[in-house]
Amino acid sequence: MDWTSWEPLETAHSFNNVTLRETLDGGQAFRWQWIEKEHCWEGVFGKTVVRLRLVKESKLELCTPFTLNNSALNKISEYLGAGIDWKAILDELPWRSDPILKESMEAFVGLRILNQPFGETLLAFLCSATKQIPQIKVMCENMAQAFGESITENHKSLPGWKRLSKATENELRQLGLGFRAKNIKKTADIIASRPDLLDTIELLPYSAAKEELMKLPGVGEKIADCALLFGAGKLEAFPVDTWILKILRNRYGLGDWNAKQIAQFGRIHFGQYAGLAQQYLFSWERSQ
DNA sequence: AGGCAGGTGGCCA
DNA sequence: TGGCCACCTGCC
Repeated sequence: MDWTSWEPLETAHSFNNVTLRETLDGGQAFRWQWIEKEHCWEGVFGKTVVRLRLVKESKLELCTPFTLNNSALNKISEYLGAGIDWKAILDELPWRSDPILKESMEAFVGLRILNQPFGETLLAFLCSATKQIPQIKVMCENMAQAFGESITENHKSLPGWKRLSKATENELRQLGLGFRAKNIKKTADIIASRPDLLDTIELLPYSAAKEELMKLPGVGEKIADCALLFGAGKLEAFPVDTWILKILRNRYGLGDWNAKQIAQFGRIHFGQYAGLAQQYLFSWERSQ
């Protein structure tokens, strides 16, 4: 397969090797793999296939299997949040008064939140219940292989909800989805019957969007927040998973707080960009 | 071998 | 509301 030559991709602030990996393959997205031979990351989102690498420590470069036109470049830039002023947003986080947050931000300089296609972000996180990242990646790959559309000779997209609604629960179970198959099937049926539903939800303000998402079977607070944070650019979403529970209980002295209380603390303490703070803490906690 | 894993929904007090 | 448990499956 032919790829274009490597081209620079300008972004407002820089990744390093650790934070590029952490951003692409640290639990926000599940379709990136390290290509050792080429020393780059290869990923699929929507109908886009792209390779990324860092040169001279922090310069980001990309190439694609097709002609790299402006449309493709725009999609990749948007996916990576290249136009967002992350420096200004980071400055709004309460790191001045929060040494734990400050330490995690210093440990992961360049970490950012992806802006993935909304529908497939929801799908990936419907797979995430009580699963580790490598297993979620397997489920996504299985769904792409079984029901996705071919993009290149060796790349397939994740299936759309319409296609998923045509699959049976049993077919989905055979992809290793387990009890998640029932939720995915039921959610697919709802979305397929209301083709504008996800587009509408994505445009709503955070709270209303979350409320609507949680009406879908299998979507609780955590999965709704992940879909909105990683797939709709809603940086105030503060997903509380076992890792966040652990770090806030152990390091913020909230030992006897439950998930709901922790979520409320997070929104108040970290503010309008709580989701970004969450990602730093999440990466930091997982590295310990 | 048994328990646990980026949760959710249902049931019970 | 708040706590407990089943739910698929694979891996340590």
